Amino acid sequence: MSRIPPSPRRPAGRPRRASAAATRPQAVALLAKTFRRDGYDGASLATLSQATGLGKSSLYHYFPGGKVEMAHAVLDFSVDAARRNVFSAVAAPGPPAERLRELLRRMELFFERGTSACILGRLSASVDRDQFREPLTRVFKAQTEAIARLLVEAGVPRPTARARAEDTVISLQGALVLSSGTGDPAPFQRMMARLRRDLLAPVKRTRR
Amino acid sequence: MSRIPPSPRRPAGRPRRASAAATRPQAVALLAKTFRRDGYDGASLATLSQATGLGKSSLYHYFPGGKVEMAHAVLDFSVDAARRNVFSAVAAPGPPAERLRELLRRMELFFERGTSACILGRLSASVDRDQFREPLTRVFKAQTEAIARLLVEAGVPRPTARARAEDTVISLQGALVLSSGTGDPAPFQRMMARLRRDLLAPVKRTRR
DNA sequence: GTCTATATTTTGATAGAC
DNA sequence: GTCTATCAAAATATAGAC
Repeated sequence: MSRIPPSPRRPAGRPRRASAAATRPQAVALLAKTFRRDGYDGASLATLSQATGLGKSSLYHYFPGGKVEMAHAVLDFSVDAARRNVFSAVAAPGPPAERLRELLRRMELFFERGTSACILGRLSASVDRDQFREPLTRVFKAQTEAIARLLVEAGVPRPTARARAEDTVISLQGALVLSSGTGDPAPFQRMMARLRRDLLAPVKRTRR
Repeated sequence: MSRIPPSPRRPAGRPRRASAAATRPQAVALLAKTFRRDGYDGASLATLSQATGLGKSSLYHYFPGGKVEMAHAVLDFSVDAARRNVFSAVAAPGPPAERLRELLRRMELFFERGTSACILGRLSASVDRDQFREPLTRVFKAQTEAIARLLVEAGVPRPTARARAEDTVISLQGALVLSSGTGDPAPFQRMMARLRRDLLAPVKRTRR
């Protein structure tokens, strides 16, 4: 009697093997993609192995600390990528208003117009988030300060700039939550449009 | 010879047994707390069993569909709790501006001033989020519409009200992400203060 | 460095006594 | 309804050949 082996549970739309990593940096990039999609708790070593095309032993060769070390490497990698590809617009030459427009444009591309999640949000939601608390705190703060700096340059008073900058980081994370949960990138896109409209709005006089 | 059994790995600060559920609704409330803290992927049956004081078999008696059914029950329960304890302020008697103030006050309490997470965000970040996509979409939309309704009543033009309402839902989720990831409730509290200040701000004339 | 194979623990889930 | 005992599968991780 031939038994039909039960097909392994593989979520639809997840490629068995995206490609194969030949170097550690390549592996980190593929791990990043997987952690962003599945979250830290949701990504298993089997998933990560498939995504990188590396056997588990190879993964442990590159990351002796296992999953936690992989996530830390991914976090470093992603933060660096965001700095180079997005936040570099802050210190670019040109008028502040144009740099802000460019920053927002790159942000939108970085998150694939709302179809990709953010590793910061995923790690923040993990049950082991204490493992990542320090870098997360540092990165959220750095992003806020970078945006605030640009707003100040563009003429926004410093306290307002600080508030709007934190609001931008918060809105980014929140919009990605909604777009991830609903499977609809529209909330992210509308949020980006709102930022473009409001970030440089003149400051209202305080009531007296 | 007496053997010393190895103590099971239990994350610090997680109570072995919060209390004991005698009824299904009580169980759901305790499950909700656990899913909010650990996320869907991060909460194991062992965790959920400890949190409710029920054995796994009892859990399966109440929730034959296992973890997914538990999460759906928790989602229903939490949405109902939010409706009764928070959003009921929208339809209360009194001037709209006061109702809005009350809505925000209750929101802040509901999330324990930023020390508690939201089940919507946690499920949105889960690897099995497709399981919850429809209710999540429905709930995010309902929340947005409720807030928009109140803003319109308070005199905000409908398109602006809609945008500000979605921005409120997004900011709520985003602030909870930051507060969860950094372990610091301050971002949530500052965000709430910003909402109080800005939600009823006069609409800027569009440039022409 | 990568593989196959395996060890060990934990997972989600069930059986069956009470 | 709840428990103890148990299952098969999947989890993280390691051993050792090549």
